[in-house]
Amino acid sequence: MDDAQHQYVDRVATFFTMFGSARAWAEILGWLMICEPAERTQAEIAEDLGLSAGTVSTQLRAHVQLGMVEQVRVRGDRTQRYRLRSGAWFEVMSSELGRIHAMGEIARAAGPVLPQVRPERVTELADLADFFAREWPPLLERMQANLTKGQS
Amino acid sequence: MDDAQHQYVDRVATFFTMFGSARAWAEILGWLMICEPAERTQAEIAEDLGLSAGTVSTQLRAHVQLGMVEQVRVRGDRTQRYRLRSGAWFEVMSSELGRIHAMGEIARAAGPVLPQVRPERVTELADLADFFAREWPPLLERMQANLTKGQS
DNA sequence: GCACAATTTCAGTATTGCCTGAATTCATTG
DNA sequence: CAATGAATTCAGGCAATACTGAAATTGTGC
Repeated sequence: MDDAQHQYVDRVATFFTMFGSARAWAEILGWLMICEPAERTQAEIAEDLGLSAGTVSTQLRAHVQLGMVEQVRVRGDRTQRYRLRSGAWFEVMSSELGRIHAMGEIARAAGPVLPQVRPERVTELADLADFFAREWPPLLERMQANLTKGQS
Repeated sequence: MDDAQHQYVDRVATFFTMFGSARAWAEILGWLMICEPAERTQAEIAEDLGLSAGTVSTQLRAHVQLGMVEQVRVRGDRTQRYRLRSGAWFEVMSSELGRIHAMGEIARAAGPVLPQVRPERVTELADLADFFAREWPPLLERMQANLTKGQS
């Protein structure tokens, strides 16, 4: 891991940390974006980034559960390898749909306490959630079409 | 503030807390969505939610800076009043564009360390950011058209 | 089934960041 | 300009969480 790589990992980590993610989580993400080879063991990641084995285990699991990272099994080698999933970023955008629905739920749950004055404080949120619930799936389709076209 | 209102504030607070926001920040947001009248002073919010004056001051400023809440000056009254901005939720979606550009920057900044193998780990992010940078503005326009239509 | 290495778990420690409460500053009215 | 009340600031306490390091567990290959 040379200076430029270290710098880049730091930049990515700083960026994602701004949104509340753990430092180690973000560093692992940044490193998996640029490391070579793309597949790495937990021990290597720990060594490369100067993190403890425990931290790598925990944060790597978080990445796997989010669908950003996948495990690669190599025959004849007992070590598990991890790498950034192809389509990882797309996955993140797809999962946004769940949060959109949750927003709609929140807005609808306000029924019993809907204010007399300026009820749009709540209804605007409901409209927004409905709008995105409608628009998001076709947007994802266009996005996928756009990406597959670009990689040719 | 009756039981049902308290319950709703708690629900909203729990939801936004999941994304890393401070509890007080989220409670204030939930309360401003349903309180009557819609305009409230810092002292009232502190009293209603059982928060200290300092906390309300700090978190309310955060809301104002994000564009979610606006200050209302009432003539002949020295107390400032605060309320949820009309179009507050729309504002949040608009500001997303800034984060999209930041993502693109991150992807482009990888130039010097672009991996030989599986470079799509980085380029997919760049494509994604470019796609959303293109799609977001028209989406916002459709969204605004949709909302104004609904409120008639 | 055994041995070995990788991974996970977990108790303890460090750190971060929220919240409070009191002192200070600011703004408005008389 | 003085008085009054609201808003802000900030040091300190506290709770939540990230990280470490070592022990326990798991899973391969021989």
